[in-house]
Amino acid sequence: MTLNIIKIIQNIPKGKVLTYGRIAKLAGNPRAARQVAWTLNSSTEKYALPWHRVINSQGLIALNSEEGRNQQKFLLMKEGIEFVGEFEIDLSKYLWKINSIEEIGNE
DNA sequence: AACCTGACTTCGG
DNA sequence: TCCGAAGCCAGGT
Repeated sequence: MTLNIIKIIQNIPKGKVLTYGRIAKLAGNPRAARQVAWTLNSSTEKYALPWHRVINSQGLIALNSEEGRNQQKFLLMKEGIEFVGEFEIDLSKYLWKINSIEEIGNE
């Protein structure tokens, strides 16, 4: 479960993003969005996860601290993602299109 | 060891 | 539509 979450995040392509809900759904539990957030906190360093490619369902950066938000925005812009608001991006453009975790299996 | 908390979402009223 | 409550689960208190 947790490993699925990590696996998914690790495979998000550069320049694309995924929402907590999507990840949770792909990992098996549509309601485990919170766990996704928690996993990012605890495993980002261990697995070198591209944490900045994970945002909330509204296309907004979900961090609490302002420094964190700026950091994430900076990293995303560096990958070519444009912001439509201060901390908002167009999901229809940048959301990673993946239907199931099976699509990652060929790793 | 029980209880609280969190980078969230979804569901029911 | 909008708001409160539940669901998920591991680490910290």
